[in-house]
Amino acid sequence: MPSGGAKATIRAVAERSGVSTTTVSRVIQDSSFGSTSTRRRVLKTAAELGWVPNGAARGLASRKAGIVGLLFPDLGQSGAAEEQSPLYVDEVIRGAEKVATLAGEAVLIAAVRAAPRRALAYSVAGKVDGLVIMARSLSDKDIAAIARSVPVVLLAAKPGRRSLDHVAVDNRAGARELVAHLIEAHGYRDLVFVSGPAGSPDSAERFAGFCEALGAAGLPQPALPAAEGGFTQEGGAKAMRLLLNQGQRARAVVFGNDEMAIGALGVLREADLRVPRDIAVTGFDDIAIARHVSPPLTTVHQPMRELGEQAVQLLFSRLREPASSRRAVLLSTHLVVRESCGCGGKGEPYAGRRER
Amino acid sequence: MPSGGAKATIRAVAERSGVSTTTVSRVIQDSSFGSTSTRRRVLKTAAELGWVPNGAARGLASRKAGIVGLLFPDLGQSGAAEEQSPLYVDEVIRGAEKVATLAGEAVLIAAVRAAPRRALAYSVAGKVDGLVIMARSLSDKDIAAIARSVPVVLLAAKPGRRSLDHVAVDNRAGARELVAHLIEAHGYRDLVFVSGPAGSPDSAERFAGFCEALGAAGLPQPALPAAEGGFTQEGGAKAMRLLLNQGQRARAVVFGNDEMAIGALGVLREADLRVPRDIAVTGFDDIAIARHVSPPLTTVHQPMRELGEQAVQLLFSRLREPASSRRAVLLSTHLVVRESCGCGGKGEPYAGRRER
DNA sequence: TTGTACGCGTTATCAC
DNA sequence: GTGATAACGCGTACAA
Repeated sequence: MPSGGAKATIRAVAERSGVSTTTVSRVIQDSSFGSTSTRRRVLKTAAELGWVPNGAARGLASRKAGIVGLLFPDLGQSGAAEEQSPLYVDEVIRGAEKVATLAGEAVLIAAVRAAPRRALAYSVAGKVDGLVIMARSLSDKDIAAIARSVPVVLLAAKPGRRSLDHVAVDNRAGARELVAHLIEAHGYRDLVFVSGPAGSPDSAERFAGFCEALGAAGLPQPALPAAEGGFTQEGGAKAMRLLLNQGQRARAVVFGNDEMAIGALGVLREADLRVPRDIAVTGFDDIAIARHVSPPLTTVHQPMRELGEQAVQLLFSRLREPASSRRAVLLSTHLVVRESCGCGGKGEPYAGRRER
Repeated sequence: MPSGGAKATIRAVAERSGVSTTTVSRVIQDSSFGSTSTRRRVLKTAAELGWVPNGAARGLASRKAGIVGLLFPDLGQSGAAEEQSPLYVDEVIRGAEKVATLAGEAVLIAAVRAAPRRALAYSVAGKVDGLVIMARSLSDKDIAAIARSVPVVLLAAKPGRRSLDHVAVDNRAGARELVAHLIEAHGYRDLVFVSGPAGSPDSAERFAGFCEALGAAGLPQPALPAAEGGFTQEGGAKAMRLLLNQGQRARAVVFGNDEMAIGALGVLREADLRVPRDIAVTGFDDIAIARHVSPPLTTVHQPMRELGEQAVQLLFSRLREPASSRRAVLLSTHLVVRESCGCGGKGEPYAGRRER
C-alpha cells in the first residue's frame, strides 16, 4: 500500500526532482538518457516516492500493452483427473512464459470456463498485444471476431485452411511411427486404438496415423476407434475393461494418450494379464509419469513446451510484420521406446533410438 | 487484424448507432441497462465493427486493471531438471488462475529471471491490481518497494513477522508427522535428512520438523542435514550415492522432497539395496509421480493448488478492504502412507489413514 | 539536453 | 433513460 495515500505519479516525481515529466519518462525508459546528475536525481526520487509507472496509462499512450495472452480450455470439468498429471497445458504455459518473458513481455493466462465464456475471452483480448488460443477453448466464430481486433495464433487446432497463424504437432506422423514399430519390430498384427474425447483434433489425427500405418502394412483399417477413453486415466481404465469384457484379445492396444494407457495398466494388472507379454500397451505425449510406471511406457514424445514457445514466437513475428502472409508451424514428435511395447530390458527387437 | 485499418473505438460504435459513448459504455458493462432497442442496436454495431474495448483505456479510467499478477522464481536455471516434473509452480499457477478467472480477473504470470530481474517485476507491478510473489523470486527490498504501490501477498516465504499478507504450508508439522510415523510405526531409530538448496525456507522448515520428531522420541538431533540434494532428482541421486559411499547405513532416509527421493530410488536399485526392506525412503510434496514409482513413495501431501487459490483469495480480500490488518494463512499437510516407508501391501504396521 | 502541450480510449460525474 | 465533459497517467511530437 502506498504510504501517504494517493499513489505517486510521474508528475509528482517530476516536480519533486525539479524536472519535467518528459525527462522522467525518458530516464526510466532509456538507460542512457540525460546528464548523470539528472538521472540520479530522478531515479532517487522515484525510489523515494515508491513510484511504479502505471501500466494502463503507458499502454494507452504507447498503444502497446507489453502483454501476450494465452487462452486455454478449462480442464477441470473432465473431473478429478486434472489433479493427476503434469498437464499438457502447464507445459505450454511454461514455454510461452519463457519466450515472452525473455522478450520483456508478460503473459496473461485464462482458462475459458463455461459460464462467462465469451465475456472473459473478449476482456482478455482487450488487454493484450496478441493472443495464443488453444484448440477447443473458443468457437470458430468467437475466434474470428477476436482476430479482427488483435493478432491471434492458434495452437493445436485442427489442421485446415484457416486464415490464422497456427502451430501444431504432427500427431499423425507420430502415431504412424509408433504403430509401424509395433508391426515391424514386434510382428503384432492385431491392434486396436482407444481414442480421446469426441471432438478432439489431436485424437482424430492420431487415429488417422494409426490407420495409415495399418494400411501401409497391408492390414485392415478400422472405421472407428475400438473405444473412447476421454484422455483420462479413469476413462482409459474403463475402456480397457470394456475391451476385455467384449472378449477383445488384441495383441496391442494403442492409447490416444499416456494417461489412458496408465489407467489401463492398472486394469490389466488386476486382470492378471502381463504387459507386454500378454498384451502390449502404448501411450502418446510422454508425460513425466510415463517412464516411472511399470512397465515403463512406450510412447510418442510431444514437444509441449516447444509448442508454447513457438506459438509466442509466431505471435511476435506477426506483431513485427502485421502484413506478412499467414504461417503454419508443424512440430515433429519422436518415438520413445521403453518396455510396454515388448522391447525388453536390454536391446531387444528394436534396433533404433532408445531412451538414453 | 482489423479489417479496415484502424481499430474500432467506442466512439465509432456510438456514432454508428446514434447514441453517446456513455450509453455504449453502459450497455456493455451493465447487462440490464437502457431500453431494449438501444441495447440491441449498440450490441449489433459493436459486433459489426468488431469492437473490443481497450483494456488500457478501461484500466486507466476505472483505476482497475482486472488483472492479478503472479511472480515466481525461474526454475530453469537449476538445470534440465525442470523438464521432469509436474512442478509445484504449475499447480500454484493453476490454483491462482482458477480463483482469479472465476472472479472475472485474468492472471499475469512471469518468472523472475536473472537478467532484468527487477525491471520485469516492476513492469508487472504496474500492470496489475495486486501481486502474489512466490518465495525466492525477489529480494526483500524489492518486495517492500513494490508493496508500496500495489497490494502484495507472499507465497511460501519464510515465516516470520513481516508486514505483508502471506500464505504458506505447514512444512514443519508435515515433516514431524512423517518422521513420527517412521519412528513409532516402524521402530526406526537411525534416520537421516537430505535437504534442498541452501537458502530454501521450505527445506529448512522440513528439517526443523524432522529434528523435532527425533527430539520428541528421545533420539539425538543432528545439527545439519546429512546431505544436500538441491530438490532435483539428479541431486537426490547424488546425495544418496554420497551417503552410501560414506558408509552411512541409516535405516531410513527422509528426503526434503519427492524428486530427490525418486532420484535416490534409482541409485538404491543399482546398489542392490531393497526399499523398504534394507532401507526406507520418504519424500515430501506428493507429486503425481510419487504413487507410480516402485515402491510407491510414502510422502507428505502438500496442497499446492490450494496454495495458489488461497493466495489470490487473500489478495482479493485485501483489495476489498485495504485497511484491514495483515493476515497469514497456514495450510496443513497430511501424511500419505504408501510403501517406501515399510508399510506393506495391505494394512501392515500403520493403522491410520492410508491412501484410498 | 530539456520542457510544453496534446492525445491515447474509456469511465465517472453531473446534468437533463 | 440519456448525453456532455472532465479526468485517468503517461508518451511523444514539437519547440526551445
